[in-house]
Amino acid sequence: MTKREKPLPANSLYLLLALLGGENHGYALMQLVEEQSDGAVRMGAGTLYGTLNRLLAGGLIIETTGARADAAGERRRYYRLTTDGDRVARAELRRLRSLVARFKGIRGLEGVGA
Amino acid sequence: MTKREKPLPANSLYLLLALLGGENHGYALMQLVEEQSDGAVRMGAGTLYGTLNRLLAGGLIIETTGARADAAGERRRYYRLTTDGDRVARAELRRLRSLVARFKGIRGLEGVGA
DNA sequence: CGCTTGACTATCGGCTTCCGATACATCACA
DNA sequence: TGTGATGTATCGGAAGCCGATAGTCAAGCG
Repeated sequence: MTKREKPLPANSLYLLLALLGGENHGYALMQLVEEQSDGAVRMGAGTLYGTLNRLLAGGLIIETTGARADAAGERRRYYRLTTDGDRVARAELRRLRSLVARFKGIRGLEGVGA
Repeated sequence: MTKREKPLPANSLYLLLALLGGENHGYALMQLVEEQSDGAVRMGAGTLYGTLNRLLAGGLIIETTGARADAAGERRRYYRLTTDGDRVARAELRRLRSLVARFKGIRGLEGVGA
């Protein structure tokens, strides 16, 4: 058990992280990712939907059929994290956190962002 | 100008980060990366040398010819960050740091690692 | 009304990156 | 002398990335 999980591809992680804030649709996710990375990560449509489908196939997210999806003429497709996806997202975040912490002594990090 | 830099592939980043601690050789880097990621990132030889070569080609690291490399019968090859590599590594670290900070309110992060 | 522009989802093709397998040499230890 | 760790290196296929392209719908505009 506790099958060894291989690290998520970078873009999958960004998407999962963006979904930690609640369900959302593809286009918004694309923008959210860019925003959360201070504009550094620009996910094009190809990457977005490809990754979304992989995530879907891996059971880390699901498409939500209720709630927001009922507004008139909605063509948006909303996604949210599954229990598994949520777990993975948090685990990755923890890992990132601990990685960053490991380098907190390095100088030259104060320039930007905080 | 400051030419738009596309985000580093994950493994390139790990290698750069490992080299922030000072010059080192391939095999040690491989272990260091695993250690620094809490065992999550296991870089095989294929990934290691492929990435190293890409980094070399991109001018982010160079092979050092002096110092440690003179011990008798050394087959190790040492690498260190170039000025550029150092800059990139720190920038990425900053980005990561700010990304992590953005999620500091999320609960469920206290379980492991610290 | 016809045009353009922006929001939105989607696919295809090709390039980059990843990574397991494999290989081979040296050294240490039993 | 054989087994396991250290150490570098390559190959081939799989996975991931991403720009270009395309189509739909709504809104704004002359």
